[in-house]
Amino acid sequence: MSGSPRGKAPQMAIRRLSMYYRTLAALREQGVESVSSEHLSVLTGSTAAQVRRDLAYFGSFGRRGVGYEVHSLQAHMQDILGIGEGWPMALVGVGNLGSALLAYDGFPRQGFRIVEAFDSDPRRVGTVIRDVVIKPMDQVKETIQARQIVMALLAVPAKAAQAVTEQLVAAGVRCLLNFAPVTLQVPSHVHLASVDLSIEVEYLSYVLRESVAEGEASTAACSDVTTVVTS
Amino acid sequence: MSGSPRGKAPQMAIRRLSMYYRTLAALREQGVESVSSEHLSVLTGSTAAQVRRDLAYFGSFGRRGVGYEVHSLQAHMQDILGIGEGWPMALVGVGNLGSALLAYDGFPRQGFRIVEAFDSDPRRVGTVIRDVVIKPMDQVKETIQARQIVMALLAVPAKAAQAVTEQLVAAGVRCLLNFAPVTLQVPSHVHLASVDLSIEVEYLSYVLRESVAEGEASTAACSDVTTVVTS
DNA sequence: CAGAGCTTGTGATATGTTTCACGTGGCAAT
DNA sequence: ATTGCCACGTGAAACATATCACAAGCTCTG
Repeated sequence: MSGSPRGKAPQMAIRRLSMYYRTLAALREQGVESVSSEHLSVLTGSTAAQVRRDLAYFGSFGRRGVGYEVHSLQAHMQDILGIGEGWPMALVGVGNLGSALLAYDGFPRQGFRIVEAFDSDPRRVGTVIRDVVIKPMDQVKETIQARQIVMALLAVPAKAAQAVTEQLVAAGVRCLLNFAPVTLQVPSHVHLASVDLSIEVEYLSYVLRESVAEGEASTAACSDVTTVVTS
Repeated sequence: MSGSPRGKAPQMAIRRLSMYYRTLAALREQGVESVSSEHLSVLTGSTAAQVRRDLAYFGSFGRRGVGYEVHSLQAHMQDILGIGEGWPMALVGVGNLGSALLAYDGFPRQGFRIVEAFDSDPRRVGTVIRDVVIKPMDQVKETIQARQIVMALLAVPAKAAQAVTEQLVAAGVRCLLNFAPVTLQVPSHVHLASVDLSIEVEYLSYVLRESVAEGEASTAACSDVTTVVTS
């Protein structure tokens, strides 16, 4: 039913599917009905061949000589990615970041919704953000099992992350999106993705230093943007 | 001076260096003085060979038969990643997410600091969060050039992202960390990293559906965790 | 209906990354 | 010293991913 994976799609291909999906949604809003791999590649910063290959992992959705029908391709992406299943999510840790996640409208727009939130701080428990009541940690297992929640967002301090993870896994969670800057240990049947701000910033720091180092001779070539303090 | 890149290190290797760095910091706090590639690989969820290869892109930092000296290796990672340069960062967009970024203590702990913040909403301009005064958008160029800021965090709504990006690039920013769910177009001399929550969640949604589909026969094997509502 | 022009889908190829396997150097103990 | 063991660093092999290049199929025109 959900597309036929001939061969296995690389992880990066899956992530690009998300971008195609989002781009297709935007195109549809603009009233565009047809799109070519070339066009999609420009909009997503990929290449035409890459787009076609990514799609080919799951089937053939276009018409030769014509391109892809926006609506239909978007529907296929939605089906493949499992958007629209309406997976309910739980959030653990309602600090600064957790609050931002609760308010993030990108989730509901893509069909995901945070339906439960937990925090260990008694002062936060009981407060309501975006129609979600913050519950104490000792209700994690009970609530998650009752609502059959399989996806959880982890926005707790690094020190608490592993312990909370084990609580969530014990409660039956199958997917974790971790925001804490730690390497979590999870059983093999639990899927883990991480958003690590430090890693991203340090990566940029690295490429910056690298480009500065090798561009020492060619600073003139960058002068159009390096307009810095010409006082 | 900053390590000698024999050959070019894959992007993923750089990201793993960040994890090694962080893990080494933790080990040092625990008073551990020496570590092997095997040990480091367990702590970071990698493999011993991978750790050694990653490090080998930049030099040889260990002693055969012994392992790595924690403090010294951490110092090398710090040098390679450019942590400690104390890059000042600018934040654009001080909504829910932006506020969380301002408060995020992982940045200062790794030597990065948000020193300027901008927002287009007049109600937010002038308010102070964590010692940072929020300035209006029309002061972006002036401020960034004056303080020679080269890294910026972009936490504005998707619709505004491209326009703000161009403003930042014109002001001389060399590195962008984008949180908006859009594909940004930047000149080739500007480095871009993105944190995209929708992509991560959709990726998890995909692997979840995939594992459910192929595990249909072997649900018994997962029954230890799938304790769900056996009513 | 034939032919031109376009764009997909896909073998084949090239590139990039990870893993393997082992030589090398270093430490400790006898 | 010599022996035994250990863990790094690295060429080479295996694997994964991206790119190329073209045959196949569609549409439109004359």
